[in-house]
Amino acid sequence: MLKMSTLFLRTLRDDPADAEVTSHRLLVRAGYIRRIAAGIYSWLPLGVITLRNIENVVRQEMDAAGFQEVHFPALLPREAYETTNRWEEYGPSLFRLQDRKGGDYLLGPTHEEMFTLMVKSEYSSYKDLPLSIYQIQTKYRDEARPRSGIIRGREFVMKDSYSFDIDNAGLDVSYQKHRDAYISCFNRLGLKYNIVKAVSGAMGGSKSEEFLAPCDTGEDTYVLCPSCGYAANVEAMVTKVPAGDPSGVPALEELDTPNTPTIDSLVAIMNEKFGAGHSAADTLKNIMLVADGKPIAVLVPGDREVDLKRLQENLGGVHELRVFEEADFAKHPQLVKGYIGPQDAAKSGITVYADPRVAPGTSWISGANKKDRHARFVVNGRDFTPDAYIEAAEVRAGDACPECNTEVIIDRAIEIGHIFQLGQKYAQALDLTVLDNNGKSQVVTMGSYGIGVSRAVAAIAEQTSDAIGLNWPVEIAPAKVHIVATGKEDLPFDTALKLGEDLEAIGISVMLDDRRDASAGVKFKDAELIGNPIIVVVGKALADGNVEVRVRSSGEKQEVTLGHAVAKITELLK
RNA sequence: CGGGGCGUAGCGUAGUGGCUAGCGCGCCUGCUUUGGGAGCAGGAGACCGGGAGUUCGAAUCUCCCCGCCCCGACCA
Repeated sequence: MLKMSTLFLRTLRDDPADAEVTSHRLLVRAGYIRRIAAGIYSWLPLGVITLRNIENVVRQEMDAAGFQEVHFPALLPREAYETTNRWEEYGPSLFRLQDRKGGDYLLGPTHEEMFTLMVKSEYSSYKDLPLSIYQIQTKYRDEARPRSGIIRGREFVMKDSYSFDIDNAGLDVSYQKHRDAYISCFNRLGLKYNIVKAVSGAMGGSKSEEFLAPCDTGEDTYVLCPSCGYAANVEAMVTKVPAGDPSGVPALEELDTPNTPTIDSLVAIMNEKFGAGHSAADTLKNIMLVADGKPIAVLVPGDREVDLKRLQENLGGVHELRVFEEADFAKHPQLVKGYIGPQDAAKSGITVYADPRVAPGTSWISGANKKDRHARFVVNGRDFTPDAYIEAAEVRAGDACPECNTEVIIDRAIEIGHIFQLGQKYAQALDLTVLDNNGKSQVVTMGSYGIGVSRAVAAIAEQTSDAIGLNWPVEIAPAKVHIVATGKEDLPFDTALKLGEDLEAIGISVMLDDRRDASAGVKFKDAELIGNPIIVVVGKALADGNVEVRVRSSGEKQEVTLGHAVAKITELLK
């Protein structure tokens, strides 16, 4: 039983000045966490209990799915990360350190290598597969900008699992098992979430989905179709635009368009010279970028910006992507800034990517590759041909759902889980093979599955808290029942203690506010701030043989006789 | 790394060249109080982020450094 008279806890009356988002503010105020450095937090007793409760839900669901728990060191030698080149590739986000002999070490940001090498050293036959193993581990990433308290820290707790299969059919099964386990897990945690299509990003691999918990402070943006339920991270959103019919479009015509280096100025002069009705959506924006040192051109409709993050994810394997600077234009004199068109791209040898919105057969107003000149009736497939199509344009609310054409909505969320099919990337790099039933060596295929455990504390706090404090779901609250004893006599305190013991005897965890020197008001405020699901007040009503039972989430309160309190509480907790 | 804001007691803050750095919360002692962050009285607690400078005099002005928060870049 957590007794507040001795609990290591100090709640704060004021919001801490360095906390902005709700979860951070309340977790600090209610005494769950304290900041130690940017993105690094200490967990106080209430925080530790809450974190452990979440860990245990995750652990139980993983175990129930037949996955096995292991535990790797957080402190790792450089060698493992060299084999996959990540000592270099991971860049400044990797916490690096040296031992006394000058040997290089790192604090693990993720453990693909460790899992892969571990399986390699133990297993060598297809008969050992499938296998899924997981750990709950503290991870370290030197984030460029830690933010939002516990949501994006530099030290955080993550559950990561990996599946090992002999072939893709097996991987599909393992993936599905994880997906199912995640669903039961997040349901038990009381989180609202969407399962969203994702791009697998820097980790490589194919199929990938994210579990996103919608909330305003989330840093992920995703689209959701209100009609068919299609959901995708904006980076993975697919655009389906039908091909145009160019049959009636006149031949390409070059135009005098003095002083029109921007879309706005171009549209203005078009309306002036060729009649009203032109809009930015009729123009073709030709954005020059440098992808890992190579110049590329990206075509998007003039009324849309290029979403660099989306573009980079879809380019795949590109580490550095930036827009052209003056120096880049200087190296390519044929590119007239403000008047670039794709018509001559074939000659220049620059790869041209088109957003799907620039569909085959569509006709555009584009730059003419000469200063103060544009061209109209520029038809894709007739006057230029993109080298490839790629999702690059920004996604907007109201864009068409690729499945059913309904207008999608856009929302923000916290990423609490990510599952994806890694394929053979790591197995190949680290030479993880097993013998198949023909005695032939086969590269194992892997899946990777993460849950942000410490982040889930924040996500749940974000979704469930209200104006007066935290408000935990039953499974993860530090205690299921918060008993407040009021008054100055011994009776309410003795009664409260007895009630607490009765509850704990049947497995219901209890926090007891047995502070003699705190006023009733202080105790009520603290109980509400701390956020346990049931609050029982043992005080005034005792004169009638009653206690007051309150439900934190609804604010609903009722008096029950002392004799019925345990039954009532048990019922409310169901 | 770019832009913005900030750094004064455990927490929240006032103080923009002048006297002993002020207030609220919290903490300690005593008395009163005890169902919505109680009252009175007394008290402890601050190298004013660090360093250098300007000045008779610096929390306050200047420069450098460190740290924190927000937006962006970045982010399995």
